Amino acid sequence: MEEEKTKIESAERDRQENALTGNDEEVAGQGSMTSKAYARLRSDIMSGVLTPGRKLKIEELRQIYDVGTSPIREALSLLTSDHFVERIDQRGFRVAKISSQEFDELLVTRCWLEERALRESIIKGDSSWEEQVVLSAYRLSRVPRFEPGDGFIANPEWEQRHKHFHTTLISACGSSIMLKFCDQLYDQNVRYRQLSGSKAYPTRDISAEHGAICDAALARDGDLAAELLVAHYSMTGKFLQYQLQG
Amino acid sequence: MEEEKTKIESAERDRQENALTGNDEEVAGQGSMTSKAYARLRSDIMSGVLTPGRKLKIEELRQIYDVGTSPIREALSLLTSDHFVERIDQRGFRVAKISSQEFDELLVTRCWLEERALRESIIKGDSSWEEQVVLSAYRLSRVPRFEPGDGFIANPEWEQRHKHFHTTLISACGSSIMLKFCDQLYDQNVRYRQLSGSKAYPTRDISAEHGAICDAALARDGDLAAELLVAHYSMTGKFLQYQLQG
DNA sequence: ATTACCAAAAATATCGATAATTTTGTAAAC
DNA sequence: GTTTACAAAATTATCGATATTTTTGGTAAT
Repeated sequence: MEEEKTKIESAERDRQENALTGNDEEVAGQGSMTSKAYARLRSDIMSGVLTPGRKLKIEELRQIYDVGTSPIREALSLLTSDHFVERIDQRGFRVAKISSQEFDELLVTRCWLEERALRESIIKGDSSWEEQVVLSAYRLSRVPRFEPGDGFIANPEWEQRHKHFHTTLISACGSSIMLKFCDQLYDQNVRYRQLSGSKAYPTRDISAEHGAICDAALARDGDLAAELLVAHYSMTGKFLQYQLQG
Repeated sequence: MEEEKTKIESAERDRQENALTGNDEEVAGQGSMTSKAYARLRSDIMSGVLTPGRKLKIEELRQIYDVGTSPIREALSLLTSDHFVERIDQRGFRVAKISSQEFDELLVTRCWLEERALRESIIKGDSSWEEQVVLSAYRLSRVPRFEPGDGFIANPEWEQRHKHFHTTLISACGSSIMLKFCDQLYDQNVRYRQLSGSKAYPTRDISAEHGAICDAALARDGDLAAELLVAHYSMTGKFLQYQLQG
C-alpha cells in the first residue's frame, strides 16, 4: 500500500520535473490537443514550413496534426490574435502574409517599446536583475550562432539564449503587459528572420554588440544602452529588409 | 452601363460608412455565430455583467447566447488573447480577474505607448490628420459625458467619440501594430472604469483637458501634448485606483 | 477533528456528422 | 471572345453526442 503510493508520488514528481525542463512542444504534447496543435502550428509558421498566405484547410490540418476539428479551430483562433494567422469570416484561415511595410512597422514598434522598457528597467532593476543580466549575457556568449559546419544553419540553443538575454534586459521594467507585447514582437521578428532565409550574414560582431548593451545597462546608463539597443535592432532590421526585397 | 457602375460604387460607399458608424455588435451580428458570441461576451465582460473571476461554463453560455459549443469555445479563445478571459488547460475558462496592481501596470503602459505614439503622430501627421483631430475633438465636445438626469449613467455616444478622439490623435504614428496595442489597452481601461462603478466623478473639467491636448497637437508641440496626455490619463487613473481600493 | 480515499456528478475537451456557404467548372447567351 | 448562370464539388461553420478529466460529497481510517 505504502509502496504503491510512493511509486505514484515519485512518478508524479518525475512528470513535473520533465515539464519544467522539457521544451514547449513536449510540454504542450502532454497537455490538451488544442495546446499541442497550437504549439505545432505556431512552430511551423514561425519556421516558414507553412508559407505566408497559404490556405489552412481544416481537413488537411486535421490529418497532418492528427486531431479533430475543434482543437484545430481553437488553435487557429489563438494564432489569429498572435498575428500569425488571418481569419476571414466564412472563408476560413490562412497563414498571415508578410510584407516589407509590415516589417518596417514591426521594427520601429519594437524599438519604441524596447527602448522604453529598457530605460525603465535600468531605473528600477535591483541587484538580482543585474545578476540575471550578467548571467544571460554570459550564457549567450558561450554558444555559436550557427551550427558547426559551413552552412548557416541556425543554432536552436543560440536562439533560445538570445531571446532570454533580450527579455532579461527589460524584465525589470515593471509592466508584465509591456513584456508580453515585446515578446509578441520578438516572435514576429524571428518569423521574418526565418523567412528572409538569408544564407550570408553580415560580418559585424553581434557578440560585441550584446556585450556593449550589457555593460551600459549594468552601468545604469539608460541613454547609451537605449541607443545601442536601437542601433542593434535597426542594423539587423535593415539587413533583413534588404534580403526580403532583394 | 456607366450609371450601373456608379450606383454600385455608391452603395459600397454607403455600406462602408455604415460599418464605420454602426456599433460593433450590429456589424458582428450579421457575421458568423463565433463573431456574434465574441462580440456579446466581450461586451458583457467589459460592462461588468460578467464579473471578474466568474466561471464561464460552456453549457451555461450555450444557453444564454443560444449557440453551439464550438462558437462559444472559439470566442473564448479569442477573448483569452485580448486578456478578457483566462483559460486553464482542462479546467475551462473564467472571466479575467482584476487587481489594483494590474491596473497600475495598465495605466503606466498606456502612458508609455500613447506618449510615444502621440509624439510620432505630431511629427508625421499631415493636414488631413490635423483636420481629423479637429473634427473628432469637436464631435466629442458636442455630447455630454453622462445621460441627462441626476444619475451618472454613461452616455454611449460620449464613450464612442472619446475613444475616437484619442485614436485619431495617435493615428498618424506610422505603426498599425502600435495602434492595435493602444486599442487593446484602451478597452482594458474602459473595463476597469466600468468595474470601478464610481457614482461620483471628480469635478475637473475633462472637456478643457481634451481641448488643451488638441491645441498642443495642432501646434505641433510634442513635449506639451505628451505631458498633457499623460497627465490626463494619470489623473483619471489615480481616481479610478482610489475607487477600486476604497 | 483531520486526512485519505473512492464513487458519483459535473464539466471540459474532443470527435464525427450535418448544414450552410463559397468556390469551381461548364455550358449557354450575348 | 467574354460574360452570365447554374449545378457540382469543396470547404467552412456549426451542432449534438461521447470520452476524458476534474470536482464534489460522503465514508472510513488515523
